[in-house]
Amino acid sequence: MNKGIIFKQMKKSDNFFEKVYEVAKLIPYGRVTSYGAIAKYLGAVKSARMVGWAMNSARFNNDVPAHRVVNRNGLLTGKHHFDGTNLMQQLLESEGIAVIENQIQSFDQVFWDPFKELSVE
DNA sequence: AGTGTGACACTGG
DNA sequence: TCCAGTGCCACAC
Repeated sequence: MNKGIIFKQMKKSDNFFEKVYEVAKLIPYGRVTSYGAIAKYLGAVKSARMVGWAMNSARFNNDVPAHRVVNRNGLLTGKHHFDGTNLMQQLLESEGIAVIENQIQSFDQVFWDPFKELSVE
């Protein structure tokens, strides 16, 4: 992944990315969700990987709490992409989310489902 | 225009 | 139940 994939200039966020950001921003404090959940909400569960890719750019955007997004297992697979090795975990713990060995504890309880929450809204 | 890659998810053995 | 392989869409080069 190195090879300087860096985004020179984020250009205009494509609609897909934009949606991902929107959903990510909607994640309430102390809650987390999965890439698949977001992807599914966007109607492209198959593009779950893309969500992660979008997050890659999102981490440069303070408006998007990328640390609240993990894989469906509740594992902080993306922590390695953060500046600090445990920065992501620190942020989550700051929100009251217990994280051990990159694994969110009580994931079911802190899990935030876009469909359920946004649907009721 | 084509190829490679990716912070995932799912199915099969 | 756990490990390995495959699929999938969109973006970057």
